[in-house]
Amino acid sequence: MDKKRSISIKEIAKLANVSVATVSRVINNNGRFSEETRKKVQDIIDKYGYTTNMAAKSLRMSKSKTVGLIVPNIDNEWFSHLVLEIEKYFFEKNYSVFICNTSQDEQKEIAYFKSLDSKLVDGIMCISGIEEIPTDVITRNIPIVCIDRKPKDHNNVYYVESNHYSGGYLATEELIKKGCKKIAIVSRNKTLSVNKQRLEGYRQALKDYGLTEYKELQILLDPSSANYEGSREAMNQLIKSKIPFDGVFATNDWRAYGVMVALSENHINVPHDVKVIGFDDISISHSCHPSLSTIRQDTVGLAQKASSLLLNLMNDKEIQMEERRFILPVEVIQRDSTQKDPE
Amino acid sequence: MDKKRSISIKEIAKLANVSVATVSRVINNNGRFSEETRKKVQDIIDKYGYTTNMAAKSLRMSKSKTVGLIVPNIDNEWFSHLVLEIEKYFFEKNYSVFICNTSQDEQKEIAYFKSLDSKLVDGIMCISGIEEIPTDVITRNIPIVCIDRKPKDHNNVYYVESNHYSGGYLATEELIKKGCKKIAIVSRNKTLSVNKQRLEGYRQALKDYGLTEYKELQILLDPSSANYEGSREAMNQLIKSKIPFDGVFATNDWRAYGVMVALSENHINVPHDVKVIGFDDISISHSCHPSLSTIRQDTVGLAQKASSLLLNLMNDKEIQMEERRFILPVEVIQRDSTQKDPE
DNA sequence: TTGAAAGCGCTAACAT
DNA sequence: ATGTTAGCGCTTTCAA
Repeated sequence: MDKKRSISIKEIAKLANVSVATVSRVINNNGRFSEETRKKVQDIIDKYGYTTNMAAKSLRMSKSKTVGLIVPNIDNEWFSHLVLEIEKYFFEKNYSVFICNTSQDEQKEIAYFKSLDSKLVDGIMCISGIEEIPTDVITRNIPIVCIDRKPKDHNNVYYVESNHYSGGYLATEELIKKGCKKIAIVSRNKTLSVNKQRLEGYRQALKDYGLTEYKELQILLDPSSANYEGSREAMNQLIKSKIPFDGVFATNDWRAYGVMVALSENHINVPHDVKVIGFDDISISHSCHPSLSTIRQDTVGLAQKASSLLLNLMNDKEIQMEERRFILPVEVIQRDSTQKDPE
Repeated sequence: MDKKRSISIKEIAKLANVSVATVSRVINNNGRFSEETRKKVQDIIDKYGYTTNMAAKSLRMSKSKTVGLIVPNIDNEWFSHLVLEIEKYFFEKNYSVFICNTSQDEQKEIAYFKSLDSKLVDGIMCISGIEEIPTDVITRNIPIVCIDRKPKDHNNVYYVESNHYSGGYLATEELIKKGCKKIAIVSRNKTLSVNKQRLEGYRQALKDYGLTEYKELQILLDPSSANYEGSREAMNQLIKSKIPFDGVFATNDWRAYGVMVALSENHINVPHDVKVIGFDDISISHSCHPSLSTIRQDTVGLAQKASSLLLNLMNDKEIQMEERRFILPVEVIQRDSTQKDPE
């Protein structure tokens, strides 16, 4: 590779016989230059392939055209979808995104916040995770937007989320409408508000339809085993215990899939004997057999709403008070796993 | 949030009654200061919560402690695993990673290279994608490491990959050993070297075992339909066509899963009537039913090898010529989909 | 319409 | 062991 050194504004200025100020104006199209000089400068830029040194620009302007994105696990289809949409949005607006994978590690999250701060990001987006955002390590006054994460109150923190309560309600209602009377829930046992809200929706639906709430049908898995394997095992346990049930609401699709596999292993037919519904509508839900009914979150909507909010905040747009918080609706996706038996 | 303005070295110097040079030395632990001044300076740093302004540092040093990561689709478990490992590696070394999702769009890739260049990244990692790397838009002399992407020759470009040829061979051999005679392949029709190599391995295995190569059993899907849906449809086509076959090698797990679903829809039993093997060992392969045999790539090995190589290059370590290219072995994971019938 | 010059925060060469 | 100073590449104020 030929060592084509990058050219600076100063050098362009010399080559074009103008001052650096003029070159800067041309580059940023800030007016106050003649068409003639514009052309002269532009020719040299094209010829030498000038690219802005963003470090210098950032230093000077205290803006970096960069945002930080905190995500628990990119290695999770639901999160990676979201990340993809956010990244796409900001790419179009000429921003770069630092994707920071915390693996749910609080120390790592704090370290990332420090790093983002020191790299002068113009704003931060947080997906999911705990309430506490380590705002105290941020030394600058930058906006923070959360998705599916209800932050403790701070001036500069905003949030956008799906209506998880409604999702829990709708999921349960779907099972009820298809004839289930004894509905189990398989969720993750943590104070993560998202799961709590889904559980609340489930309970309210039971109440509204006059069904009994069986505590022994509320399976709250440890964070470490709240995955496919864990819920498959838990479901096997439940089946062994002989406690009767005819419907399962799993609070994400992988857990739901674990449930379905466990049922299948025990020769319990879905949807005939037991109906199942999941949450998130990731690819496993429509590709498994029988296909899995689920609650679809508006991924694109969430990503766009959150991104545009952050962008506006970074550009000091006035944000109405009622825009500090957004809750997007979710919808039931009916598939085979909640199909009603023919009468 | 209180507007805690970030403090600069200059201010620290004033507060500690020392020069900026001394403060800088303390911060970077560059020696030539007394324990006494170290303490004095450190106290102020702790008290005011100083954080380095990385834009300034980058500008001064022409190094940013940042790497760019080009990836086709983060929204793909195999890639996201890889990204996760790479990110983890660099986080530990105090580097930040710009994850750039190209969606296989060449223009986007070029735009990203420009942006990374202008943000002074110290190195670039490319996952998969086409041979051509737009090195010409890079104005600085930074190293580039590729994973699963055989780049056109350049001085500063290195690569690490799995042995895809061997993978194709082993997959086919596994089917042959379990008794298959007429083996179909479902792959992606593109000049992507990865798929080409897997196909070559398949052909060589057939040859070595004296099996006929049926052109009509080589299903090369369009890039746009080389996914779960596409291969499910293609397999349905093949079944309808009545061309006999007793084994299928699908060049990734989602395609393999599509094949299995199509077979199941046509009441063809796996592994009794037809055996199936995939590639990548993503979660669907061990959680589907019957579980899917597959070829496992050494994700962690790939990520670490590539990352440490890039790190060494960024720090101007001498790299031996034979280290410019790495090929990691793959292994067969035997599961139910290639189980032999009891005699 | 253009230029001169200051300064963003930092490092490092050189001086002491 | 410590200080002085130049300069990385850029924007912007002020002056012309």
